[in-house]
Amino acid sequence: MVISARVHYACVAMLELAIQHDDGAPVAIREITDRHGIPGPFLVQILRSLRALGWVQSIRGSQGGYRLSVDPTTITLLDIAEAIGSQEAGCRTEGKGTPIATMLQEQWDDAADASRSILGQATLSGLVERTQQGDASMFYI
Amino acid sequence: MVISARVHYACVAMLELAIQHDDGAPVAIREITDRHGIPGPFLVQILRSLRALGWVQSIRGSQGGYRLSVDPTTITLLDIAEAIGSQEAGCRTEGKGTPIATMLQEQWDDAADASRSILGQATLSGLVERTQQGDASMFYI
DNA sequence: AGATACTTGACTAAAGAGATCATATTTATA
DNA sequence: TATAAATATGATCTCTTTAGTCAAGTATCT
Repeated sequence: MVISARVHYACVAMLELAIQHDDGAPVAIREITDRHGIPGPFLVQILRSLRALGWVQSIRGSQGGYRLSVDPTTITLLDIAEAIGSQEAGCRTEGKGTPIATMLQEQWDDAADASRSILGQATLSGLVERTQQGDASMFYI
Repeated sequence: MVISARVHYACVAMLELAIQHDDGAPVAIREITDRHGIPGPFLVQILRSLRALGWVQSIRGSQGGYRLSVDPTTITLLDIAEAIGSQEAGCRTEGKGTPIATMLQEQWDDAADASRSILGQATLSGLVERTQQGDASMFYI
């Protein structure tokens, strides 16, 4: 479960789109890159991947941008990390199937599963709710 | 928590030394590389790091080899992974401290902590016991 | 003396991460 | 119908890390 910049940016983008999911207007790349300091052309690449997954929809031309095309309650950070991140989440042992290697592999798998379990519970909609509550609480301090 | 080949090999080596910890005789590199198919010079590199940490002791000359120089009940896979693996376990966000980025970072940290928690419970002695029980059970089938 | 085994430092090849660029193409709107 | 605002696409590039290699040296047992 390696969280690369690519994965992180993909999650940021999905969350931004989830926040504005109810608005009809699409969100321009510029809006996201400006807000988060993400290199523009890099985010373009990432959004292409997200579109290929069918998770976002692009609208070309003036006033164009991106829109979430899935239900934000069904997508988790785990989904994004596994789809965008490098394949092979675990560690390839490959050597020989010695008892030690086998048992170690189980430990690596257990550790990876523990991470996955956390990220698999974090839905886009859940996180959006959290950020908005977090924002609101700032006014009460 | 990236488990590279380097970390995996380091754990294999530490476990091999832990198994033969009670014997007086040191373990030769060849013994470990032959058993696990690890590239010899690579394991040498790794053992150097382990020695620098004070976890193993080397005996030069004929009949030489390596010996564990710490109590195997006190070292966990987490210790090895963090010492041998690349520094910076988590994900550096760096961008801007937007609410979304901050909250995402918390999720990455939570996920990493979950992994660390698993690996932090796996002591060398505990794992040695497990492998030996695993081996023993093969005779009962 | 000779075989065995560790020591040390430098070096290399391949892969992945993180972009960056130039050149289309599409569409709203003035 | 221009034109500006956006996305589309494919190629390319640099840097770092990972994994592994090599050569020459030193210590110790028998």
